[in-house]
Amino acid sequence: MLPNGAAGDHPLALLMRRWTMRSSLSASDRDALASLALTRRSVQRGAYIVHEGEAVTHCSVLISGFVARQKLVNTGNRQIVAIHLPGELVDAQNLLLDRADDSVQSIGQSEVAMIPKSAILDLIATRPEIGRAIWLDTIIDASITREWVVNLGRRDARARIAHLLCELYLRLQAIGQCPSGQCMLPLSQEQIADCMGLTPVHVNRVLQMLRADGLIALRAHRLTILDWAQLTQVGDFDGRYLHDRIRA
Amino acid sequence: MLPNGAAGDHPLALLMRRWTMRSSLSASDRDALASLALTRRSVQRGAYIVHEGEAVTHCSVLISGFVARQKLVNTGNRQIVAIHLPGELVDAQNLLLDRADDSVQSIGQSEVAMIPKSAILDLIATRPEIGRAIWLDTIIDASITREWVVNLGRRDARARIAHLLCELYLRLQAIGQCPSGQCMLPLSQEQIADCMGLTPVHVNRVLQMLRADGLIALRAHRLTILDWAQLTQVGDFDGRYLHDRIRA
DNA sequence: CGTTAATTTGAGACCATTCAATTTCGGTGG
DNA sequence: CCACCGAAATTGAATGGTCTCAAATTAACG
Repeated sequence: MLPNGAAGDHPLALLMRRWTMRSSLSASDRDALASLALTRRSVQRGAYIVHEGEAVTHCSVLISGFVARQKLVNTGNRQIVAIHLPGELVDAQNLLLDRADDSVQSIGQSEVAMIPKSAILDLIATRPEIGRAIWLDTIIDASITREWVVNLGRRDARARIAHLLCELYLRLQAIGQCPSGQCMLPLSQEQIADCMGLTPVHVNRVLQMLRADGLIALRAHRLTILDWAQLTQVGDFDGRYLHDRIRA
Repeated sequence: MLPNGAAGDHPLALLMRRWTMRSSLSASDRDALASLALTRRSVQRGAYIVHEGEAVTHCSVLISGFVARQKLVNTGNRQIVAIHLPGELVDAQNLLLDRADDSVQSIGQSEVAMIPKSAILDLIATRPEIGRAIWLDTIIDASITREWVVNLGRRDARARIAHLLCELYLRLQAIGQCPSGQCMLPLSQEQIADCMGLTPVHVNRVLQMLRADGLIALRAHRLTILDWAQLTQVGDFDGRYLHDRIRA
């Protein structure tokens, strides 16, 4: 089995598969994408791909692994604002912005394909469908971020964590990383806490509740959903906000 | 003085001014925008402009007033995910999505210009700069939403509210609605609570603290910043995430 | 000037935090 | 193969920020 789901031969295979299923990409567009000059880079666990405030010259597509977009507050605490999975652009918004307004950090080991912004912008100029695909990606990312706002603002810890697990499970399923109802979930409890605005201690207690209630199994970075119906109910989860980031 | 800042003659004047200052719009693009067929609509306080889950055929530009984008959770509570000010597209993401994933409700009375999605998409097809401008708007909206995630996740009530007031003050200033250091802020304490994931009762207590500390005056929907330096410090506020939504 | 919405106040309960200390886990070297 | 190590997970007890539920007061509006 493939570790980390580096599916397909081409580094951008997952990205192109997603865009193609959305039916917004011709074969010729695919060829153009496939011949983009890109730098493949292996990123160590905890290493940064983008630094907040820095000028950005490249955009990165995640090939394998998990990465977190995050910001720091003045108390030194961290808030994760997005989790990105393989096949996603980790900083699409930087295409049109000069400076990164958040940092991107690798969770565990990961691989990215770095593409110069200018190369993508040139491609878009002649192939509007590719620009449209990236734009739609930024729109779906924004939809997910808004659901996180709802999560953080109006759901308690139990619902928040259940909701996050539902979301990641569906998004992993969409890229074929949930064989037999299980998926790898390399997030530590501290990282879950930084996603959901909680402390690691409380995340630990809530996860124990979810396990005790028979909703999930989570051990050694392996998540199993034991009762999807109840988990979605606890998390007040309705996956429509994911748009095309669902279903294989 | 103009009520609600309906500046300029054309309904889209504020929008075009913003895009022009960003220097991404030619005079010919402006003319094309100005001759768009649009329906001007007056919206009563509390009325809905977009309903979550519904098919969307038009996009709306806010001409005057304030509107809130929001979602409901299963407890019946509301979370506001964005506040839109005059000159902004209130549902740009619906251009590329079939169904609205949040509702848009008017705060106080407002006016919008409704434009058929097809008209905008046609315009974009021949004038990529306009598509680029809308795309950049969605990107900046997403940046603001991410900052809200940080606010909700990692700041206490006092910092959250201070931060929100700083943001709205700068955004109002950018559209010339802060003569002499004051601005209209038609949000009720309950709506501030729904923005920041708090209860109206607690918002009330925090606002009293901010007033007692001499940071703000807020009465009758009129906000005055008394100590910008301290307010930004309390709110851990750095306006760079607003990108071009700042400065007049 | 009456009616309704919005703001304000108080007291008690609760969810999540803080601060430690302990245990388990995954990886490494002897 | 086992001892060791740092990181992650787990547990406990006390604190605290925010909520809940009323009730009272003030402001907005026709």
